[in-house]
Amino acid sequence: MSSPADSIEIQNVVASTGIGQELDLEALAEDLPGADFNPDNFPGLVYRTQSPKAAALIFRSGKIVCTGAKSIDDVHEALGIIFEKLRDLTIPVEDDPEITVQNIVSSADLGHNLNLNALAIGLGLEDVEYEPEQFPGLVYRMDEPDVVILLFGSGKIVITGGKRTEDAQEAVEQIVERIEGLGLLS
Amino acid sequence: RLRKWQERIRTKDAGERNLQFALSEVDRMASALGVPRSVREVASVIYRRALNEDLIRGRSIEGVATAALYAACRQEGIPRSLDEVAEVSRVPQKEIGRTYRYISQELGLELKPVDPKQFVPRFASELGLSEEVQSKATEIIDVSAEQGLLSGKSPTGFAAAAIYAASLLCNEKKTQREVADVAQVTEVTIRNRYQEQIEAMGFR
DNA sequence: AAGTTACTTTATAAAGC
DNA sequence: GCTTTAAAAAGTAACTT
Repeated sequence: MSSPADSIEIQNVVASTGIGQELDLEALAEDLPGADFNPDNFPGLVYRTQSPKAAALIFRSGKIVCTGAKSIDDVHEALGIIFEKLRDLTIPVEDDPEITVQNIVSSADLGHNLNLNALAIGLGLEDVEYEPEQFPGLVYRMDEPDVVILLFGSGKIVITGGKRTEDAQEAVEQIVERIEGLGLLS
Repeated sequence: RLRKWQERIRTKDAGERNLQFALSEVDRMASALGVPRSVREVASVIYRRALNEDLIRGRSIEGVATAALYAACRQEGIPRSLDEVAEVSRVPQKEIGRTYRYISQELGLELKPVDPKQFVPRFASELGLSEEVQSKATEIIDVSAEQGLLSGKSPTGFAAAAIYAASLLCNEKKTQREVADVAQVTEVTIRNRYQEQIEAMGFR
Protein backbone atom coordinates (compact mmCIF):
# COMPACT_ATOMS: atom_id res chain seq x y z
CA MET A 1 0.00 0.00 0.00
CA SER A 2 2.43 2.63 -1.08
CA SER A 3 0.80 6.01 -1.47
CA PRO A 4 2.46 8.87 -3.30
CA ALA A 5 2.72 10.70 0.00
CA ASP A 6 5.12 8.02 1.25
CA SER A 7 7.48 8.84 -1.58
CA ILE A 8 7.99 12.43 -0.49
CA GLU A 9 11.63 13.37 0.03
CA ILE A 10 12.81 16.77 1.17
CA GLN A 11 15.54 17.89 -1.22
CA ASN A 12 16.40 21.34 -0.04
CA VAL A 13 15.53 23.65 2.83
CA VAL A 14 16.19 27.40 2.79
CA ALA A 15 16.23 29.29 6.06
CA SER A 16 17.23 32.70 7.32
CA THR A 17 18.61 33.89 10.61
CA GLY A 18 20.84 36.59 12.08
CA ILE A 19 23.48 36.82 14.76
CA GLY A 20 22.51 40.33 15.84
CA GLN A 21 25.97 41.65 15.12
CA GLU A 22 27.52 43.53 12.21
CA LEU A 23 30.34 41.72 10.47
CA ASP A 24 33.55 42.64 8.70
CA LEU A 25 33.29 40.23 5.80
CA GLU A 26 36.76 41.03 4.47
CA ALA A 27 38.28 39.96 7.77
CA LEU A 28 35.92 37.00 8.05
CA ALA A 29 36.92 35.80 4.58
CA GLU A 30 40.53 35.69 5.82
CA ASP A 31 39.74 33.89 9.05
CA LEU A 32 37.27 31.35 7.68
CA PRO A 33 39.03 28.68 5.63
CA GLY A 34 37.06 27.83 2.52
CA ALA A 35 35.00 31.00 2.53
CA ASP A 36 34.17 32.58 -0.85
CA PHE A 37 33.77 36.33 -0.87
CA ASN A 38 33.49 38.37 -4.07
CA PRO A 39 31.82 41.63 -3.13
CA ASP A 40 31.92 42.82 -6.74
CA ASN A 41 29.75 39.86 -7.66
CA PHE A 42 27.55 39.44 -4.65
CA PRO A 43 27.42 41.16 -1.24
CA GLY A 44 27.29 37.90 0.71
CA LEU A 45 30.13 35.67 1.85
CA VAL A 46 29.61 32.00 0.95
CA TYR A 47 30.54 29.38 3.50
CA ARG A 48 29.91 25.65 3.08
CA THR A 49 29.56 23.07 5.83
CA GLN A 50 30.56 19.48 5.10
CA SER A 51 28.36 17.60 7.55
CA PRO A 52 25.56 18.21 7.22
CA LYS A 53 26.16 19.50 3.71
CA ALA A 54 24.82 23.04 3.36
CA ALA A 55 25.79 26.47 2.10
CA ALA A 56 25.45 29.68 4.06
CA LEU A 57 25.37 33.20 2.72
CA ILE A 58 26.68 35.53 5.39
CA PHE A 59 25.98 39.26 5.09
CA ARG A 60 27.56 42.39 6.54
CA SER A 61 24.43 42.99 8.61
CA GLY A 62 24.93 39.69 10.39
CA LYS A 63 21.98 38.14 8.64
CA ILE A 64 22.54 34.65 7.29
CA VAL A 65 20.79 32.50 4.69
CA CYS A 66 21.28 28.75 4.87
CA THR A 67 20.44 26.58 1.86
CA GLY A 68 21.11 23.10 0.56
CA ALA A 69 20.21 21.23 3.76
CA LYS A 70 18.13 18.07 3.43
CA SER A 71 16.01 18.63 6.55
CA ILE A 72 15.03 21.28 9.04
CA ASP A 73 17.21 19.54 11.63
CA ASP A 74 20.16 19.77 9.25
CA VAL A 75 19.55 23.50 8.86
CA HIS A 76 19.78 23.95 12.64
CA GLU A 77 22.85 21.73 12.81
CA ALA A 78 24.63 23.53 9.96
CA LEU A 79 23.86 26.96 11.39
CA GLY A 80 24.93 25.74 14.83
CA ILE A 81 28.32 24.88 13.35
CA ILE A 82 28.57 28.34 11.80
CA PHE A 83 27.58 30.08 15.02
CA GLU A 84 30.34 28.17 16.84
CA LYS A 85 32.89 29.02 14.18
CA LEU A 86 32.02 32.69 14.57
CA ARG A 87 32.26 32.50 18.36
CA ASP A 88 35.68 30.85 17.97
CA LEU A 89 36.70 33.97 16.09
CA THR A 90 35.55 35.98 19.14
CA ILE A 91 32.54 37.30 17.27
CA PRO A 92 29.59 37.68 19.62
CA VAL A 93 26.64 35.60 18.49
CA GLU A 94 23.23 35.74 20.12
CA ASP A 95 22.52 32.82 22.42
CA ASP A 96 19.80 31.24 20.36
CA PRO A 97 19.24 33.12 17.10
CA GLU A 98 15.80 32.67 15.63
CA ILE A 99 15.86 30.49 12.54
CA THR A 100 13.05 30.92 10.02
CA VAL A 101 12.39 28.31 7.37
CA GLN A 102 11.65 30.19 4.14
CA ASN A 103 11.22 27.44 1.59
CA ILE A 104 11.19 23.66 1.37
CA VAL A 105 11.74 21.82 -1.91
CA SER A 106 10.46 18.25 -2.01
CA SER A 107 10.14 15.59 -4.65
CA ALA A 108 7.63 12.76 -4.91
CA ASP A 109 6.41 10.09 -7.30
CA LEU A 110 2.75 9.69 -8.22
CA GLY A 111 3.50 6.21 -9.50
CA HIS A 112 1.83 6.64 -12.89
CA ASN A 113 2.70 8.39 -16.11
CA LEU A 114 0.91 11.66 -16.73
CA ASN A 115 -0.56 13.04 -19.93
CA LEU A 116 0.52 16.63 -19.42
CA ASN A 117 -1.52 17.96 -22.34
CA ALA A 118 -4.71 16.54 -20.88
CA LEU A 119 -3.67 17.65 -17.40
CA ALA A 120 -3.08 21.24 -18.53
CA ILE A 121 -6.63 21.44 -19.80
CA GLY A 122 -8.10 19.45 -16.92
CA LEU A 123 -6.47 21.50 -14.17
CA GLY A 124 -7.47 24.68 -16.01
CA LEU A 125 -5.27 26.59 -18.39
CA GLU A 126 -5.61 29.67 -16.18
CA ASP A 127 -3.80 28.00 -13.26
CA VAL A 128 -1.30 26.12 -15.37
CA GLU A 129 1.85 26.91 -17.23
CA TYR A 130 2.95 24.14 -19.59
CA GLU A 131 5.40 25.13 -22.29
CA PRO A 132 7.28 21.97 -23.29
CA GLU A 133 9.33 23.97 -25.75
CA GLN A 134 10.82 25.81 -22.81
CA PHE A 135 10.65 23.31 -19.96
CA PRO A 136 9.36 19.69 -19.78
CA GLY A 137 7.43 20.18 -16.56
CA LEU A 138 3.91 21.47 -16.06
CA VAL A 139 3.80 24.27 -13.49
CA TYR A 140 0.76 24.24 -11.23
CA ARG A 141 0.16 26.92 -8.62
CA MET A 142 -1.88 25.58 -5.72
CA ASP A 143 -3.71 27.87 -3.31
CA GLU A 144 -4.07 25.64 -0.30
CA PRO A 145 -1.40 24.89 0.67
CA ASP A 146 0.28 27.81 -1.06
CA VAL A 147 2.89 25.92 -3.06
CA VAL A 148 3.98 25.45 -6.65
CA ILE A 149 4.08 21.95 -8.07
CA LEU A 150 6.06 20.87 -11.11
CA LEU A 151 4.58 17.75 -12.72
CA PHE A 152 6.43 15.60 -15.23
CA GLY A 153 5.37 12.98 -17.75
CA SER A 154 6.97 10.27 -15.64
CA GLY A 155 4.67 11.04 -12.73
CA LYS A 156 7.55 12.44 -10.70
CA ILE A 157 6.79 15.80 -9.15
CA VAL A 158 8.52 18.65 -7.32
CA ILE A 159 6.79 20.70 -4.62
CA THR A 160 8.30 24.05 -3.70
CA GLY A 161 7.33 27.27 -1.98
CA GLY A 162 6.13 25.62 1.23
CA LYS A 163 7.41 26.58 4.66
CA ARG A 164 6.25 23.57 6.64
CA THR A 165 7.02 19.89 6.16
CA GLU A 166 3.28 19.19 6.09
CA ASP A 167 2.79 21.49 3.08
CA ALA A 168 4.30 18.92 0.72
CA GLN A 169 2.20 16.18 2.31
CA GLU A 170 -1.01 18.15 1.87
CA ALA A 171 -0.07 19.26 -1.63
CA VAL A 172 0.51 15.68 -2.77
CA GLU A 173 -2.81 14.55 -1.30
CA GLN A 174 -4.56 17.43 -3.03
CA ILE A 175 -2.97 16.98 -6.43
CA VAL A 176 -3.57 13.21 -6.39
CA GLU A 177 -7.20 13.84 -5.56
CA ARG A 178 -7.56 16.38 -8.35
CA ILE A 179 -5.85 14.23 -10.97
CA GLU A 180 -7.87 11.19 -9.94
CA GLY A 181 -11.03 13.29 -10.13
CA LEU A 182 -10.13 14.09 -13.71
CA GLY A 183 -9.57 10.43 -14.41
CA LEU A 184 -6.04 11.22 -15.53
CA LEU A 185 -4.07 9.12 -13.10
CA SER A 186 -3.67 6.19 -15.47
CA ARG B 1 -0.28 74.97 -15.98
CA LEU B 2 1.21 75.46 -19.41
CA ARG B 3 4.10 73.19 -18.51
CA LYS B 4 1.71 70.50 -17.34
CA TRP B 5 -0.09 70.72 -20.63
CA GLN B 6 3.08 70.45 -22.61
CA GLU B 7 4.08 67.47 -20.52
CA ARG B 8 0.80 65.78 -21.27
CA ILE B 9 1.25 66.37 -24.95
CA ARG B 10 4.81 65.16 -24.73
CA THR B 11 3.86 61.93 -22.93
CA LYS B 12 0.96 61.41 -25.26
CA ASP B 13 3.26 61.88 -28.21
CA ALA B 14 5.80 59.57 -26.65
CA GLY B 15 3.10 56.97 -26.08
CA GLU B 16 1.95 57.30 -29.66
CA ARG B 17 5.48 56.99 -30.94
CA ASN B 18 6.05 53.90 -28.78
CA LEU B 19 2.88 52.29 -30.07
CA GLN B 20 3.84 53.11 -33.64
CA PHE B 21 7.27 51.64 -33.07
CA ALA B 22 5.86 48.46 -31.52
CA LEU B 23 3.39 47.92 -34.33
CA SER B 24 5.98 48.56 -36.99
CA GLU B 25 8.23 46.03 -35.29
CA VAL B 26 5.38 43.50 -35.25
CA ASP B 27 4.99 44.15 -38.95
CA ARG B 28 8.67 43.80 -39.69
CA MET B 29 9.00 40.53 -37.75
CA ALA B 30 5.79 39.13 -39.19
CA SER B 31 7.07 39.78 -42.71
CA ALA B 32 10.39 38.15 -41.91
CA LEU B 33 8.53 35.12 -40.57
CA GLY B 34 6.19 35.05 -43.52
CA VAL B 35 3.01 34.96 -41.49
CA PRO B 36 -0.28 36.23 -42.97
CA ARG B 37 -1.71 39.67 -42.31
CA SER B 38 -4.38 38.22 -40.03
CA VAL B 39 -1.71 37.13 -37.58
CA ARG B 40 -0.22 40.65 -37.51
CA GLU B 41 -3.64 42.01 -36.69
CA VAL B 42 -4.11 39.54 -33.85
CA ALA B 43 -0.63 40.45 -32.62
CA SER B 44 -1.44 44.16 -32.57
CA VAL B 45 -4.65 43.49 -30.68
CA ILE B 46 -2.69 41.52 -28.08
CA TYR B 47 -0.06 44.26 -27.89
CA ARG B 48 -2.69 46.98 -27.40
CA ARG B 49 -4.37 44.90 -24.70
CA ALA B 50 -1.03 44.49 -22.93
CA LEU B 51 -0.53 48.24 -23.20
CA ASN B 52 -3.98 49.00 -21.78
CA GLU B 53 -3.42 46.58 -18.91
CA ASP B 54 -0.11 48.29 -18.17
CA LEU B 55 1.87 45.09 -18.69
CA ILE B 56 4.72 46.85 -20.45
CA ARG B 57 6.05 48.55 -17.32
CA GLY B 58 9.42 47.04 -16.49
CA ARG B 59 9.66 45.27 -19.83
CA SER B 60 10.99 46.26 -23.23
CA ILE B 61 8.57 47.34 -25.93
CA GLU B 62 10.29 45.04 -28.38
CA GLY B 63 10.04 42.13 -25.95
CA VAL B 64 6.29 42.56 -25.54
CA ALA B 65 5.83 43.09 -29.29
CA THR B 66 7.73 39.87 -30.03
CA ALA B 67 5.84 37.92 -27.38
CA ALA B 68 2.55 39.23 -28.77
CA LEU B 69 3.50 38.01 -32.22
CA TYR B 70 4.58 34.62 -30.87
CA ALA B 71 1.22 34.34 -29.07
CA ALA B 72 -0.71 35.45 -32.17
CA CYS B 73 0.94 32.76 -34.29
CA ARG B 74 -0.13 30.15 -31.76
CA GLN B 75 -3.62 31.56 -31.45
CA GLU B 76 -4.03 31.41 -35.22
CA GLY B 77 -2.82 27.83 -35.39
CA ILE B 78 0.37 28.55 -37.31
CA PRO B 79 2.97 28.53 -34.54
CA ARG B 80 6.61 29.52 -34.93
CA SER B 81 9.13 28.16 -32.47
CA LEU B 82 10.74 30.54 -30.00
CA ASP B 83 13.96 29.98 -31.93
CA GLU B 84 12.38 31.16 -35.15
CA VAL B 85 10.83 34.20 -33.52
CA ALA B 86 14.07 35.07 -31.75
CA GLU B 87 15.88 35.02 -35.10
CA VAL B 88 13.87 38.00 -36.36
CA SER B 89 13.75 39.84 -33.03
CA ARG B 90 16.43 41.83 -31.30
CA VAL B 91 15.26 40.37 -27.98
CA PRO B 92 16.93 37.22 -26.63
CA GLN B 93 14.91 34.01 -26.76
CA LYS B 94 14.84 33.65 -23.00
CA GLU B 95 13.21 37.03 -22.58
CA ILE B 96 10.66 36.33 -25.31
CA GLY B 97 9.62 33.12 -23.55
CA ARG B 98 9.42 34.82 -20.17
CA THR B 99 7.46 37.76 -21.54
CA TYR B 100 5.10 35.46 -23.44
CA ARG B 101 4.34 33.50 -20.27
CA TYR B 102 3.69 36.75 -18.42
CA ILE B 103 1.33 38.40 -20.91
CA SER B 104 -0.37 35.08 -21.61
CA GLN B 105 -1.12 34.73 -17.91
CA GLU B 106 -2.14 38.35 -17.34
CA LEU B 107 -4.34 38.62 -20.44
CA GLY B 108 -5.84 35.20 -19.84
CA LEU B 109 -5.02 34.04 -23.37
CA GLU B 110 -5.35 30.41 -22.25
CA LEU B 111 -3.54 29.05 -25.27
CA LYS B 112 -3.39 25.29 -25.47
CA PRO B 113 0.01 23.63 -25.72
CA VAL B 114 1.42 23.74 -29.24
CA ASP B 115 0.39 20.74 -31.33
CA PRO B 116 3.39 19.26 -33.18
CA LYS B 117 1.12 18.56 -36.17
CA GLN B 118 0.94 22.30 -36.78
CA PHE B 119 4.59 22.31 -37.83
CA VAL B 120 4.25 19.49 -40.33
CA PRO B 121 3.02 21.33 -43.46
CA ARG B 122 5.63 24.08 -43.18
CA PHE B 123 8.61 21.86 -42.34
CA ALA B 124 7.62 19.25 -44.94
CA SER B 125 7.22 21.79 -47.71
CA GLU B 126 10.56 23.38 -46.84
CA LEU B 127 12.00 19.91 -47.33
CA GLY B 128 10.09 19.39 -50.54
CA LEU B 129 8.18 16.41 -49.19
CA SER B 130 4.89 15.15 -50.60
CA GLU B 131 1.39 15.25 -49.13
CA GLU B 132 1.74 11.55 -48.52
CA VAL B 133 4.70 12.09 -46.21
CA GLN B 134 2.80 14.85 -44.43
CA SER B 135 -0.20 12.70 -43.70
CA LYS B 136 2.04 9.84 -42.59
CA ALA B 137 3.89 12.19 -40.23
CA THR B 138 0.57 13.44 -38.90
CA GLU B 139 -0.52 9.88 -38.26
CA ILE B 140 2.72 9.09 -36.44
CA ILE B 141 2.23 12.14 -34.23
CA ASP B 142 -1.34 11.18 -33.41
CA VAL B 143 -0.55 7.57 -32.58
CA SER B 144 2.52 8.29 -30.47
CA ALA B 145 0.89 11.22 -28.68
CA GLU B 146 -2.06 9.01 -27.82
CA GLN B 147 0.35 6.56 -26.25
CA GLY B 148 1.59 9.30 -23.95
CA LEU B 149 4.93 9.92 -25.63
CA LEU B 150 4.37 13.63 -26.12
CA SER B 151 4.37 14.71 -22.45
CA GLY B 152 7.23 17.11 -21.77
CA LYS B 153 8.67 16.81 -25.27
CA SER B 154 9.38 19.81 -27.47
CA PRO B 155 6.73 20.08 -30.22
CA THR B 156 9.34 20.92 -32.88
CA GLY B 157 11.51 17.91 -32.02
CA PHE B 158 8.45 15.67 -31.97
CA ALA B 159 7.31 16.95 -35.37
CA ALA B 160 10.83 16.68 -36.81
CA ALA B 161 11.17 13.03 -35.77
CA ALA B 162 7.77 12.15 -37.24
CA ILE B 163 8.67 13.83 -40.54
CA TYR B 164 11.99 11.99 -40.63
CA ALA B 165 10.24 8.67 -39.96
CA ALA B 166 7.54 9.38 -42.54
CA SER B 167 10.13 10.31 -45.17
CA LEU B 168 11.75 6.90 -44.69
CA LEU B 169 8.43 5.05 -44.81
CA CYS B 170 7.36 6.81 -47.98
CA ASN B 171 10.68 6.34 -49.78
CA GLU B 172 11.37 10.06 -49.86
CA LYS B 173 14.22 9.91 -47.41
CA LYS B 174 15.65 13.05 -45.91
CA THR B 175 18.68 12.86 -43.66
CA GLN B 176 18.40 13.63 -39.96
CA ARG B 177 20.61 16.64 -40.58
CA GLU B 178 18.28 18.06 -43.24
CA VAL B 179 15.23 17.67 -41.03
CA ALA B 180 17.12 18.94 -37.99
CA ASP B 181 18.08 22.10 -39.87
CA VAL B 182 14.55 23.12 -40.85
CA ALA B 183 13.13 22.27 -37.41
CA GLN B 184 16.11 23.81 -35.57
CA VAL B 185 16.68 20.84 -33.29
CA THR B 186 19.67 18.52 -33.02
CA GLU B 187 20.04 15.15 -34.73
CA VAL B 188 20.26 13.59 -31.28
CA THR B 189 16.75 14.83 -30.46
CA ILE B 190 15.39 13.48 -33.75
CA ARG B 191 17.01 10.10 -33.12
CA ASN B 192 15.59 9.87 -29.61
CA ARG B 193 12.03 10.82 -30.60
CA TYR B 194 12.21 8.70 -33.77
CA GLN B 195 13.07 5.54 -31.81
CA GLU B 196 10.11 6.01 -29.48
CA GLN B 197 7.74 6.82 -32.29
CA ILE B 198 8.50 3.83 -34.54
CA GLU B 199 8.08 1.59 -31.52
CA ALA B 200 4.73 3.21 -30.76
CA MET B 201 3.72 2.64 -34.37
CA GLY B 202 4.51 -1.03 -34.01
CA PHE B 203 7.40 -0.87 -36.48
CA ARG B 204 10.85 -1.85 -35.42
C1' DA C 1 27.34 7.00 -30.95
C1' DA C 2 28.07 7.45 -26.09
C1' DG C 3 29.44 10.13 -22.21
C1' DT C 4 29.93 14.47 -19.65
C1' DT C 5 28.55 18.96 -18.47
C1' DA C 6 25.40 22.54 -18.44
C1' DC C 7 21.40 25.03 -19.16
C1' DT C 8 15.94 25.48 -19.01
C1' DT C 9 11.68 25.82 -14.70
C1' DT C 10 9.79 26.50 -9.63
C1' DA C 11 10.51 29.00 -4.54
C1' DT C 12 13.17 31.65 -1.05
C1' DA C 13 16.02 34.76 1.98
C1' DA C 14 19.95 38.06 2.05
C1' DA C 15 22.16 43.77 0.30
C1' DG C 16 22.77 46.64 -3.35
C1' DC C 17 22.59 48.31 -7.93
C1' DG D 1 14.56 43.49 -12.48
C1' DC D 2 19.58 41.47 -11.54
C1' DT D 3 23.43 39.44 -8.91
C1' DT D 4 24.46 34.15 -5.45
C1' DT D 5 23.28 29.63 -3.05
C1' DA D 6 20.97 24.90 -2.92
C1' DA D 7 18.08 20.85 -4.75
C1' DA D 8 14.78 17.91 -7.63
C1' DA D 9 12.37 16.84 -11.96
C1' DA D 10 13.28 15.64 -17.73
C1' DG D 11 14.39 17.55 -22.11
C1' DT D 12 17.65 19.63 -25.02
C1' DA D 13 22.17 21.18 -26.45
C1' DA D 14 27.06 21.50 -26.87
C1' DC D 15 31.16 19.56 -26.18
C1' DT D 16 34.72 15.60 -25.92
C1' DT D 17 36.06 10.89 -26.45
